[in-house]
Amino acid sequence: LRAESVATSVYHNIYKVVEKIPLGYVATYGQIAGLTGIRNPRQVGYALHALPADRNIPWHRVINHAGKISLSDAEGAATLQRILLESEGVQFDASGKINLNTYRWKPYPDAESG
DNA sequence: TCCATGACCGACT
DNA sequence: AAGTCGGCCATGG
Repeated sequence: LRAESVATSVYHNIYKVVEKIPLGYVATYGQIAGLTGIRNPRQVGYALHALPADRNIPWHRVINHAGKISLSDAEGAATLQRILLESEGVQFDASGKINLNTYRWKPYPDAESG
């Protein structure tokens, strides 16, 4: 296999996990990395960055461990992410942070559907 | 191949 | 609670 194919396969796994984040909840990059068996959470960021627009993946439900949007707002991407989350009922505090104790997705090992 | 960068994280201060 | 630091490793020039 070429390195490209491997990376594509890893990305596919990442997308599979992100797809499971329920509406109204969020997950951190590290959380997704853990669920995918990846060591480097940055890879999750790369995967989402490379995400095709026609894939219907809830990429906006992935935030960093500080509870903040970790995307540059060039092209308004960060603003879009916040709008999408707010439209799903996720609330931000005055400093732009999400309370992870409230909104973090907590999947159970034996409950695939959530 | 070498080097810098990045949608990160955890520990420590 | 907020800032700093070292570690992580795929990607692109």
